[in-house]
Amino acid sequence: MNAETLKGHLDLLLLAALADRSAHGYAIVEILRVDSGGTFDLPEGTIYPALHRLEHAGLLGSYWSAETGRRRRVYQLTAKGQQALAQRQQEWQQFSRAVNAIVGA
Amino acid sequence: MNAETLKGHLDLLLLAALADRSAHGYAIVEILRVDSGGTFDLPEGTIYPALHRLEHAGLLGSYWSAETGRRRRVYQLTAKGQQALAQRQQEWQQFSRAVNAIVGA
DNA sequence: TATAATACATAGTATTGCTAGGTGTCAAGA
DNA sequence: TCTTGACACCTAGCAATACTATGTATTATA
Repeated sequence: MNAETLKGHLDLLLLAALADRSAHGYAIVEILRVDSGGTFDLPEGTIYPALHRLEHAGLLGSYWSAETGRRRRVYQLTAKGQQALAQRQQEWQQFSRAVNAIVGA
Repeated sequence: MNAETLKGHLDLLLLAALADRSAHGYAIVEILRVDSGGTFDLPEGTIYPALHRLEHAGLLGSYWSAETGRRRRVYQLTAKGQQALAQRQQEWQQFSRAVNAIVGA
């Protein structure tokens, strides 16, 4: 998988991963890897700045969890994040259809 | 359509557009716009550097056409470009399936 | 005759995911 | 006990790429 392929679609993946559950960064990496059948195996240097960016944009909220001694920052969708997810999903559908129209012609 | 969405997928589109015909840059823009139903409306500052890059990489060949008084650089797939197209198509299928697995979960 | 469409080109910009390196906790095995 | 690996977070700097803005020139159209 090329490094540039993901560009512009990572936000969609993160928002979608948090659509029906809250999770911390390391767990999100696991979710994306498993649910994608191993296609997405994101390095931490990708995931953490992206989560910060989304939180800064108001699409995610977070809190520190200290259930175990290990600190975890747990992220969840905000209302704005849910709207953004819906929009990104539509954009993905449109993009995907358009690419298939070119490639599958 | 977000500016970043296309990143990493433009090469696939260009190679696919040239899969069954040769065309010059301006015409490729038209092909992509029409075949995508208007989704892809690429500015010239996107298309020309990309074509140069692909030619430099050996995936495209080109020649100047002067049928009309207007100069046109006509591009066509090389053998290497055809192989690259096949690979990019597979990568797209995999990527697309993986995203749908996350989003449509 | 002026405007728009056709057709090419490139310098500079902004965004973004990745590499590489760092800190610290916890469990398991030597 | 010590070491290794998994877990869990963070950031600075890098590389790649599509876009903006701008320029040149030809042809068709109003």
